[in-house]
Amino acid sequence: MPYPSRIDYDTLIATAVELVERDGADALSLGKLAGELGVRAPSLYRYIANKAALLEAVNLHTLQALFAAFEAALAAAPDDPTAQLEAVADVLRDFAHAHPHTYVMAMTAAPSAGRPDEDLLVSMILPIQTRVAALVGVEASLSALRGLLALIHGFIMLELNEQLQRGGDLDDAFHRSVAAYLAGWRALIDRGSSGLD
Amino acid sequence: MPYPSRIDYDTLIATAVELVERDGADALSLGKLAGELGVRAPSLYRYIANKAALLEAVNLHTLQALFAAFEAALAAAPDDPTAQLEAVADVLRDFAHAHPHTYVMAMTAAPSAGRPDEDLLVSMILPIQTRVAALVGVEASLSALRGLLALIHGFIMLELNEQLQRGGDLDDAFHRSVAAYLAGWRALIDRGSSGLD
DNA sequence: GTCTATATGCCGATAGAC
DNA sequence: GTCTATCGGCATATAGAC
Repeated sequence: MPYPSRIDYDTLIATAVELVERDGADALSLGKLAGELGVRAPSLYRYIANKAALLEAVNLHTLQALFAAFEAALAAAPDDPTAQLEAVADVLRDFAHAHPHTYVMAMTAAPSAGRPDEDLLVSMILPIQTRVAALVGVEASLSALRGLLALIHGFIMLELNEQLQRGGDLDDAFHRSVAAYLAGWRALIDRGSSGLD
Repeated sequence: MPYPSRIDYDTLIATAVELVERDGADALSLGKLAGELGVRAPSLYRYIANKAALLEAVNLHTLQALFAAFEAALAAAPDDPTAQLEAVADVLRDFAHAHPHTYVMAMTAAPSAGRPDEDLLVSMILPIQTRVAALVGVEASLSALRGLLALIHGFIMLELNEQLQRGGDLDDAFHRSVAAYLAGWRALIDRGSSGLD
C-alpha cells in the first residue's frame, strides 16, 4: 500500500492545540498543521470538514480541560460558598496563565469561527451559579454571577494583554478584588433584606 | 497636473475608522480602504508608512474619543468618588456599545499591531485612579483600580461576545456589580483600618 | 489515505511610468 | 500624487492520480 495512514483524528486535534498554545490562534493554518504532522495540507480533509470544524474541536478541547480543572478545584476547596467561588476564580486564572492562547481563543471565538455549543458553557457555569445563589440568594444570583465572571475574565484579559503591569502585586490585586466583590454583594443583599422601607 | 491630490491624512484615518466600525478590525485592509477612498492601494503609502502605523492611528483616534467622553462624564457627575467611578463605568460601557469594533480593537491591540503609546493609556487612567484612591486610600488604590477596570472591561467583552444573554437585565447586572465591587472595597478598608489585631 | 497539481482569492508592499 | 504592473506570500479548498 503506497499511502499508509499516518495520522488520526485525535493526534490531529492534539497537534492543533499544541500549535495554538505555542504560536497563537492566528498561527493555526492548515498548511502549518499539516507540516507539523508530516503531511500535506489537503490530506487533513479526510479528518475535518473545514477549518471552522477544526477551530471548534480545539475550543472544545480547551473547555473540557477547563471544566475538569473546575471540578477538581470545587472538590478540594472548603465547603463554603465564598471559598468555593474564590477557588473557581483562582482556577480560571491559573488555567489562563498556563494556556493563554487557547484560553483567549475559546473565550473570544465568534459563533462562526469555532464557538462550541452554548449548552456546554451553560453546563460549565451551572455549578458556579449555585454557589453564587447560596451566597447572595436566587434573585440576585444571575446578576452577581455575571459580574463575577466579568471581573475574573476581564482581569485575565487585561493581564494577558500586559495592560496591568507597572509595579504592584497582581496576585494581591486579583484576590482582594474578588473578595471585595463577593463581600460587596453580600453587604448589598443583607442591607436590602433587613431594611423595611 | 494629471494626478491631483484626492485624499489627505485625516480623511484617510477617518475612513479607516468608519470601515472598522462597520465591518470589524479584520475587514480593514489597504485594498478596501483605498476602495472606500476612490483610489488604488499603493497610493496610501504616500500617507502611511505601513499597515501597523494605520492601525495605531485608528486606535489613537478611538482612545482620544474615549478620553473626551471620560472628561465630560466626570465633569457632569456628582462630586463624590463613588458617583464619579460609576459614571466612568457607564461611559466606558456606553462607548463600547456605540463603537464595539473600535473599542475591542483598541483594547486588545498587540504591541506590534497598532497598540498606542503606553503613556496615553496611563494618562487616561490617572483621573480614575485618583477617585479610587479617594474611596479606598492610596495603599489599596492600585489593586482596587485594577479590579474595577477588569470588572468593567470584562463585562463589556462578555457582553459584546454575546456570552451574557439568556434572560435577565444586563444593565441591572452591570450597575449592581459595580456598586457591589466599590462597596466591598470600602468595607474591606474600613474593617482593616478599624480592627487592631 | 496521501499525494501532486491547481483553482481562487486576498494580503502587504515595491518599482517605475505618467 | 496616483497610476499600472508585479512580486511573493499564504490562505482554504477541490480534482484526480497513485
